[in-house]
Amino acid sequence: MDDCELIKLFGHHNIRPTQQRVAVYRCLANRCDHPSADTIYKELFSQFPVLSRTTVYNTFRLLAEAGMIRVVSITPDEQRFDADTNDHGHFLCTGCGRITDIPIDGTILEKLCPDGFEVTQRDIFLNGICSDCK
Amino acid sequence: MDDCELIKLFGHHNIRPTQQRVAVYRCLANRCDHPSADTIYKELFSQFPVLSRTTVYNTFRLLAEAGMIRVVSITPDEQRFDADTNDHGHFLCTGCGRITDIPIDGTILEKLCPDGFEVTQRDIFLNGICSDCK
DNA sequence: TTCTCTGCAAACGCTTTGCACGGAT
DNA sequence: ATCCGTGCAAAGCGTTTGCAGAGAA
Repeated sequence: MDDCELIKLFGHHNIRPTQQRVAVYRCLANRCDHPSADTIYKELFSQFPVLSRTTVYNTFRLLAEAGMIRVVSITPDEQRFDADTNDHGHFLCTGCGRITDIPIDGTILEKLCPDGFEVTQRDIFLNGICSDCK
Repeated sequence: MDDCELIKLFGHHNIRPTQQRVAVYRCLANRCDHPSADTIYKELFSQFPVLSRTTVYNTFRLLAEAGMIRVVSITPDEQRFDADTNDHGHFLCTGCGRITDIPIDGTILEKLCPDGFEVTQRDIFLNGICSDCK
């Protein structure tokens, strides 16, 4: 995703595309390991020392509230983030700790909505051993 | 569940049925609101002042490791616990904060297992507005 | 005695908050 | 001049750990 597209994306959500916010979002979108705020902070800080942990937290909260990213609460101790907002599940390997995306059949998700309830978010979290750790 | 059954249940998991542990488990099992450790501590402490927060945490960890209870990580800020270990989902109402059990069709859960992965735990978390808050 | 359990206090780690500075409008 | 974003430091909060005393086996 080039800068121009990114800035438009921020614009659509009415979020000012500051240097820090764009860097945080781009860094998240380039990874598929569902990093924590601290992981992103450390990666960016090494290349881009004008950045604080607070700003990473602020940015993730802002982007999550705007629906640009999703919070993945599969790990009990920290929040992880995902730039892919399409419906999918997550698998946490208790061996290596990696979080893998799980494709979910959309029709399965439809059935999960209980009568009279309005579902705004669906999370499917699996734990176990991934194929690499077996 | 009477004391005799409860003590047997502990025995099956090789966990000594101390006063505190039995009280914590019974208190959890009597509730359907998926309480936090602190909620249980406060409820028990009022009737049973020989109890510390540490013991509640210790007990929940022990029972969860033994598979007697489940940790419900649907709330980002704290762990919630559930004495019902059968497959079911959870719905967190963003209006009232209540966590409701969601029946899940077993055949749906089977389909969630990705090829080559060994799933030991499945969590289905939904967020939204419950029928009471609409 | 020996081992386990309990519980206080302190530590820990992730996240949020207070506040002042700097930049954009 | 006003508003918004940033970042340091400190606070907050749920949870875990260290350790000593009590209790069970």
